[in-house]
Amino acid sequence: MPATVSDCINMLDSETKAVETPEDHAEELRLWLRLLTCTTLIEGEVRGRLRQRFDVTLPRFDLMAQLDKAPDGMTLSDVSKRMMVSNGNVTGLVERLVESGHLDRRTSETDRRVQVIRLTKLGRAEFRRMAAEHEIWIADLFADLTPKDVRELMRLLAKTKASAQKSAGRRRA
Amino acid sequence: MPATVSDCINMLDSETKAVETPEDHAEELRLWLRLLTCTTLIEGEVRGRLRQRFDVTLPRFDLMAQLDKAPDGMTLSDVSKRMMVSNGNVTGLVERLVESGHLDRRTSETDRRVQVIRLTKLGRAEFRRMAAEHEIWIADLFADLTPKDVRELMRLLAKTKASAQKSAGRRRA
DNA sequence: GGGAAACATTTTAGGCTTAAAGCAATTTGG
DNA sequence: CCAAATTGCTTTAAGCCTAAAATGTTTCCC
Repeated sequence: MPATVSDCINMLDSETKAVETPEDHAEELRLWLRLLTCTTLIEGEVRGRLRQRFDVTLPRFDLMAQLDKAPDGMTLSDVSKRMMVSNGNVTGLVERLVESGHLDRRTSETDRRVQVIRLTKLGRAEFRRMAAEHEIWIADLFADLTPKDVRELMRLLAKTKASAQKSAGRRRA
Repeated sequence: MPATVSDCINMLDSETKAVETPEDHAEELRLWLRLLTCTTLIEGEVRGRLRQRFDVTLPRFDLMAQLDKAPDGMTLSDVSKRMMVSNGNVTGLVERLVESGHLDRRTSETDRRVQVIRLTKLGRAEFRRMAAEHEIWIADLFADLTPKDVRELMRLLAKTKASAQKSAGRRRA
């Protein structure tokens, strides 16, 4: 409990500081740009290798990766949440992968709104083949990081994710 | 030049090690997924806020951010390299931003292949207004990180970027 | 039971993005 | 000097992606 009027003023100050005395957020901004650069760089590299080696796009690969972890299949909503993309996006992606024979899609017996998708035999075989190489590419891209670096990055990124989720929640609230 | 057959075999071994004795790259894979999750999360949040508050897309904002740092303008190639996107992408983006009055575009006097683009007065004013809020959003998204966390992340991401660039170079070579 | 709300998915309209091919201007090497 | 390579940009074709509206289905609750 604040003891004096001056204490109260100090508290107010600290809470509204960002508005009244615009702080220096340059460090966070630089961090965000660096994070984005790293991701874009690696993503572009992986995209190119997938295209050259297997003539497959990254979104297709990502979708198959989700399904590979779910032998009993997933609903489109599940996929959409996991991949953090819109529903409509998944609809189109699935459409093309069913067309090419990599996915199997059926309406749920118990809920006719729901579509359940699975990898076909072909889809699973092709994914496994691609995933094996993909894993090596990733290891190579991160090759200069020590195991300690990796652990530390994991920890800090987990903290970053939590912070961002909290902030996103604050906005939606 | 390898001197013996055994040297050759050793070279082969070291080059194909990952295939012959499959190493555990699960940690790197997890790290990559976490990196991607963080970026996607923050990027989506920023995209949504830009749309809601200013009815502007993220790529447009990014392009304007590049130009704001270059009062004398940039060529399309420069922009394309900085933003790490394809040339054709920039062409379309610039087209729309010229159309909306945010960018000024002129052919270089000295090299008629080159297009130089600049922010217009309107473009600069709007960008500055957006950037001020954007900076606060970013600070808020990273709010739970201590200054030490930020420094450490900067360091590790710099190392990651260097590692990835080296790996990308190896492939192109 | 029946209407309202919630849910899963698709559709729509518009924009973003890429790789590859094409065009024009410039630079380079013989 | 001039042909060949390079450079800067645009075009093309295809696919990715989003937000918002639309459709059909199920659940909730009175």
